[in-house]
Amino acid sequence: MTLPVSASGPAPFSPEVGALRRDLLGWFDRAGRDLPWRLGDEGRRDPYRVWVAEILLQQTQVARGLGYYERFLEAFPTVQALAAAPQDAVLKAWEGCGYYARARNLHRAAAIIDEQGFPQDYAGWLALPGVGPYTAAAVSSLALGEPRAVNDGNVRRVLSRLRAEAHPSDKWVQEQADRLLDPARPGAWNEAVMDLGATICVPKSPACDRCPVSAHCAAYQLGQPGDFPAPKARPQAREVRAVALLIGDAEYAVLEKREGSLLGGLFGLPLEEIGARETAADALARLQARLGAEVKECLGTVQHGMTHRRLSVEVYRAEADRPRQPVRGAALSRLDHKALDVWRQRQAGLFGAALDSSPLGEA
DNA sequence: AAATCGGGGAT
DNA sequence: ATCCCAGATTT
Repeated sequence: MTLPVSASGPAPFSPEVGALRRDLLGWFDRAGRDLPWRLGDEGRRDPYRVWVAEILLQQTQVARGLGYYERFLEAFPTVQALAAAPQDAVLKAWEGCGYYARARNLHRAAAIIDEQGFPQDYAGWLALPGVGPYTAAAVSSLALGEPRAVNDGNVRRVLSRLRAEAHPSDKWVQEQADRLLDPARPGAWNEAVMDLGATICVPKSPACDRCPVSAHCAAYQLGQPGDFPAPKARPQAREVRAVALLIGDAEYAVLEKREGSLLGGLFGLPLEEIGARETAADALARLQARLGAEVKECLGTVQHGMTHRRLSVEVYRAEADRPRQPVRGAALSRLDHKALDVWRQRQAGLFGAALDSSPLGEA
């Protein structure tokens, strides 16, 4: 097994790095977060629990991931249980969490692990679907004690400030992280840097007065820690319009399994995007032809934002001689739940109107 | 290197 | 409204 330290030789002795390690790990031992995937001894954590947590937490804040984590582990307590489950059940347990390729890859990897056992080093983890450099470093350091430095959003921000580097490249961050990693406690060091970034060295208004390593921080000495790193330019969200059909009701409806990278594997209302030079009626006609449906009234419009697109969907009630399925058992995106809410609100409105006009409503 | 892939929290 | 979140994969 080849490690980054052996490839470039041991790092030269640096008193500054030693003091930084001591100060941050001392703080971590005192104030580190108590999280449900941190069961077991340091460097020997349960690989299944760590792996699931690392996948779940990709681009997902810890506070929000906690609930999903509990639900997912209850549904699939072991990698064998996960491997044996149908994909629909895995996506149902992932429902609402977003980035559903994570769940599909987790399921694929579970089958490999069920057959071959858990990988025993960084390279083995990296070879699994859905496992990139960050996750391989996290699992191999936390569960195997391997000296691999993680590079995530927290690490990038913390190191950018420590070195006052406003535009840290991914390569630069990894080099700095490799250099600072405490080879005696790699798992704890990785957890410590991420805890610092998540609770003290936060993006806006960092709490430098409570920071255990402010004495080592170049950005702090400059007096402008909040200026590091510089914000990343993000592409503007694309405007998308679509039409969808509700055939049935909020409990039993005609659902289609979505394919492709966007919400792939999830179920949802039959939907057609309105092309650039189209009207809603054009897309509706395609939907009507595809399903053999009779389109009725428009129930309302749903707005849904998804980082890289801004979605506006007109929901129509329709009738068709097609099998409906129970909505409760299927994994749906937030978008489709919003569409079903439109139906529910309309039903509530009609019920209220009926009460108002009913002779019994006065009683 | 840049785009894509969800959804929500914090400000 | 903007930026970000224990990133990975595809283009």
